[in-house]
Amino acid sequence: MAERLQLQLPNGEVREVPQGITPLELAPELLGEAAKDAVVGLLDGQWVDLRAPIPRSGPFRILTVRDPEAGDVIRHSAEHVLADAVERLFPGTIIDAGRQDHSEKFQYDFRHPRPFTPEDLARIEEEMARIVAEDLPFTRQVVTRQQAWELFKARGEELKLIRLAEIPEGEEITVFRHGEFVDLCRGPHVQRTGQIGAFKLLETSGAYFKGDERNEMLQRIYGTAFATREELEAYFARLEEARRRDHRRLGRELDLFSFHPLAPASPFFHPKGAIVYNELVALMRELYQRYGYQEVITPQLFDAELWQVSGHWEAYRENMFLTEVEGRAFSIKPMNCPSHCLIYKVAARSYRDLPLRLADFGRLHRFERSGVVQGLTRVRSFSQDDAHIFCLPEQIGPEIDRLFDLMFEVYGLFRFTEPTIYLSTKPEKAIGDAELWAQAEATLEGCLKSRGVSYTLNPGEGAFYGPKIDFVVQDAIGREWQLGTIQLDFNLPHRFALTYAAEDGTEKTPVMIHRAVLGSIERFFGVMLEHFAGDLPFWLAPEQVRVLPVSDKFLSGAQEVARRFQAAGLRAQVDGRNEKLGAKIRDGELAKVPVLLVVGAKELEQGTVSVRLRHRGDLGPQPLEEVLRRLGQAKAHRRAVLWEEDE
RNA sequence: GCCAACGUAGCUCAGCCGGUAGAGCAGCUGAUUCGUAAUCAGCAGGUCCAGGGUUCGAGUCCCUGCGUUGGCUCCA
Repeated sequence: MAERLQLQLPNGEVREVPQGITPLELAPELLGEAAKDAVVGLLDGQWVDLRAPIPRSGPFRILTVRDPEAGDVIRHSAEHVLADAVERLFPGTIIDAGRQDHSEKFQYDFRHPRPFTPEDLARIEEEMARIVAEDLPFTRQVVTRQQAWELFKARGEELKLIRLAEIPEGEEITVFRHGEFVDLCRGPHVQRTGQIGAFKLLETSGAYFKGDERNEMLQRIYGTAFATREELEAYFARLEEARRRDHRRLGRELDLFSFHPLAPASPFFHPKGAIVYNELVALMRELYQRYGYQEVITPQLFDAELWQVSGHWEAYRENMFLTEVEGRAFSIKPMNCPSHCLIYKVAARSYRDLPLRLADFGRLHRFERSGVVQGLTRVRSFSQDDAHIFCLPEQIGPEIDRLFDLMFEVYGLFRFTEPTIYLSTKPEKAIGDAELWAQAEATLEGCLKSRGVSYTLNPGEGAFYGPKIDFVVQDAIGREWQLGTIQLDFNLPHRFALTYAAEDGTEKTPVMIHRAVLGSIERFFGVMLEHFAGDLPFWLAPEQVRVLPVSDKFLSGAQEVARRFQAAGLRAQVDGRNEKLGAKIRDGELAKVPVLLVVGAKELEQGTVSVRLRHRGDLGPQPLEEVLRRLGQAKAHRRAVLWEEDE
């Protein structure tokens, strides 16, 4: 065992240091004056608490309050300060634990006789500010299980004793203190509370102990913290940007959809929203033509027996709307797959018929608990760009490959980032033969590899009936959304006793692939609206062109212009209101109409229209025929850019 | 479902300690005929979420329900 460690520093230098040295001891040497700002050590991408011995050789650096990555540690330490403040203000409160992911927020759960009020939060914040001003040093101590037990027993921290008991045998147990406060914690923590430069408590909520609703409910407090006030303000600016893009707000402002209390969590798409919705469906139908899908239309209501056969009755009943007529139990469909199995069974299938790709935009209803519904992203009534592919086992590979083409084509069209791909494999509770699973996982992995796409493995996260590939994209402000999914299913074909006549004349069971590209159209609508901040691409815009007469005198001329665009298949309206041009421009911009056409004496005389593009402004008068041609092309090809200069 | 906050005109919001409801925008009417992000004036618009209670009196206080929003998807 080497006596000394080799640390590669960011400047390339390799520093030899004695075993057992801590980042804090090394800081003056590495950072000089800035040592007082040190927050945490980083050894080969892993945190090393300032007060903990550096465990081994490797690339090493010390983060200071000026490194944005140090924010996680600052928030984690602010979490302890929060718990300290609560204990100071409300003696007898039992503390539970904080949050694991500190990339954005911190939180702490408490056993407290009543919920915290907004007034409590204000007081706690003041107390936290005092603790930060006291600039108390954090200390780290390795303790034995027995010492930890006695410590928290003496402090009456019952929940901590439960947490302690759950720490696996053999793991190092540490406690962190600042001032009078002590917490069972892995760390890492900042040097002193004063390094928490700016913080804010955000909200309170109830939270079940260990996230399990059979446990007692604790009181949770959320907050966030940064090294500087500027970073805290930037955080609130990001929240504000997300609010500005909120699809619920845009949906109301742009008159796209609404909700009504008498149909909770079920959207009403208004005329403009229905245009957008139908354009999304039209896109998929067009692609289905090219990718060899056949669309089907299936019932809404089924005898419960169908769901018994499919297994939904057993596994999914709490999410289904049930009803009864003539003493017979029925359910509104939550998924399309069983219908498609029934269609499969209508005829004797041969291997020559496969792959059979059945697409269905059928409306689905799923009961979502009242507390979990949210705008368009979590609804009870929706439809999907759903399809099921029935194929031979050896067709899985080529089918997946085609699906990748389809997914990438669609996401590219909406200008999302390249998707991140997750491969989820066999979970513990799985059905079907182990050999088929292995084969399916190998096939999926083979497809990913042969396409050269990188992916992340999610071991054990597959569906109970088969492994799956998920597609996650980032939107314009960096938020991640899971859209597409490809799921292999060896279960349902068996349950429905689906067969085909194989080449050798024997009867075999086909494989089923469940897949969606947009996922729920409703959810995609919401995600896309936020991604574009309401500025829909030309081909999707409910109103593509608005013609603005300079005054009433040119109204009939403007109507004639609009008719030309309508005849070319474009969605064009005239703003015929008795308003000044400036007001019509403003309203057109606020309605996010991509193309505004100004028509006055000059234009009518010359056969031109003055083109004003959203986010580009006035292009001046352009020949009417030219504008018709360019916009017609832009729509037909679903172009992102409407007006290339060099055309 | 559970915890908390919220629910006032189509929208955004004000309404103090309980004393009988207000603004801006939108709408309607009229005047103005206008050249690239708001013309002026007038009018109309309310089951203050619903139901119950306290009170001489409730938008305001209490209870119940509904809806919306944020959480409850842990892991010292």
